[in-house]
Amino acid sequence: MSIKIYNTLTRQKETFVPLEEGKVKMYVCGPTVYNYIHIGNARPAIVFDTVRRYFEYRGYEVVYVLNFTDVDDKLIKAANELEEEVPDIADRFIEAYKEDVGAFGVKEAVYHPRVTENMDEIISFIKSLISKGYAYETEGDVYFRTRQFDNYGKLSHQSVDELRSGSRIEVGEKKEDPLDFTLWKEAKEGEISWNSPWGNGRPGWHIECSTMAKKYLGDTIDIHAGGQDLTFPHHENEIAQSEAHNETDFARYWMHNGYINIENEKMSKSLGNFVLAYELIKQHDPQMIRFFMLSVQYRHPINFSAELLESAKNGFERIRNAYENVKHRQETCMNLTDDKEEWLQEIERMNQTFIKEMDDDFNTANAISVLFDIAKSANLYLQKEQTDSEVLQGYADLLKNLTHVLGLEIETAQELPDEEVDTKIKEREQARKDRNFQKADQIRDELKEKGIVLEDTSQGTRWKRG
RNA sequence: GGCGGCAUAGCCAAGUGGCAAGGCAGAGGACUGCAACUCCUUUAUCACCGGUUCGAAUCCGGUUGCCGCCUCCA
Repeated sequence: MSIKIYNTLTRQKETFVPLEEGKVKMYVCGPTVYNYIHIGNARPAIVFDTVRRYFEYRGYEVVYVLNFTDVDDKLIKAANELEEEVPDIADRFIEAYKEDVGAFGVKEAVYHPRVTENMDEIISFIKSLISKGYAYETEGDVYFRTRQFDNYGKLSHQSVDELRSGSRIEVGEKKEDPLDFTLWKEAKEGEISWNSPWGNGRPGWHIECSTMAKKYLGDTIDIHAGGQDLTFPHHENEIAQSEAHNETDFARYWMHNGYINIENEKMSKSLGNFVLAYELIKQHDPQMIRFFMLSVQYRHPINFSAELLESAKNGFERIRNAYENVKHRQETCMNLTDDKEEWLQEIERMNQTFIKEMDDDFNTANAISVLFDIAKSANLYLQKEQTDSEVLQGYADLLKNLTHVLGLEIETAQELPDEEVDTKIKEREQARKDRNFQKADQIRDELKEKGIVLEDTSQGTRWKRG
């Protein structure tokens, strides 16, 4: 079995074949760090982290690179408004980014390159493009000569002429052609800048990714990923730069995630419906948010609303409950069932189904439906009067491993109840034995106010954080 | 104008030729002292019109509606 990926380049699912056996070189376009991230930024972080985790689960080594754009127009604007220096703002929001996506269970990239730390490489990349005739300098700016690159438009499937006729691109006076894009931008008075052969300035937006992908992963990489909106012009321009420069294919598989809408409307500043990740995390379990995002195929749009989050919360709770049910039963299980092989086979069958679904272009929606199947199956097993330890362990491991592949933490933080709570539970159990239900209910209500929910099972009372 | 996507139950969402997954919500039932957890039962002319086929949600043509990109944007 092999993994299939929908490749934007060819507009179809293709069997993934790595450049180097057992290794995946993956570059994901990261954030421009001028503000806190919103949930739209969180989606690619979560989606491609899941892709990475799945590759790792399937035995690949993943060299995962996620860049930070730490200098550009938006950062300079923010610096002016906040009366701070660009590097300070960048540092601050990089930390905020890591904290936010960390809450969603996103692993740290292997490399987190920053534009400002790769200035020499960027400048020499541009110099090389100029010497090859793909770029030209005009009055301190450097532009890429788009028409010079024959395959321009192969990712977004646009021809140069179509782009031009429909374009609203301003004809820059310094450009030879409206389609040409900036590689190096001359600094205005007082702006942060770097010295270059063309004077003081800063890199254009696209050149950083070409340069850093090459530096950390090589001329050709396996997977390049980002939001759907980056397809054009950002990724198209990266291809032009990199392939003109390296004279070989830039990326073999291009992956793009879909948008997030808020209450059926596009998230936009003018509508004022931006949802910042850190604010959302204050109100909701970030793990549940991740679960919610993965419940839809990554290329499809997701709508975001309080109602849908509630639905996701309940669904995720069901899976967590199943796991807790199994764990709880393990304390009192035996080794008596004679049909244990059948159950173990069932467990393995579901494991294989999960893999089959994820192999198909990371179909997390179907993978999650397998988690529900496992939950149901485990709960049914638990209805038996006698259970086998190996089967229970099989369910526990399966649920834990597969949720982990999706970056979900199934084990809720269960600090031990303090002595007072412990005593209350014992007290209540005695009351129930004495059939003093009024007292029992009173204790249960009391604990509920403290956020502790009690559940009576045939194997005794257990509790959890509500 | 160019390129592309989507339309499946009250809601969310899989399914790309063979009796329409799964979840949430609702209803009924079982278990329980009552709850909770859990289990069982229950809800679909797959936007519309043609065509291809033994057979279509799925392929082809058309219609309608919504959305994205072509400009900074995840």
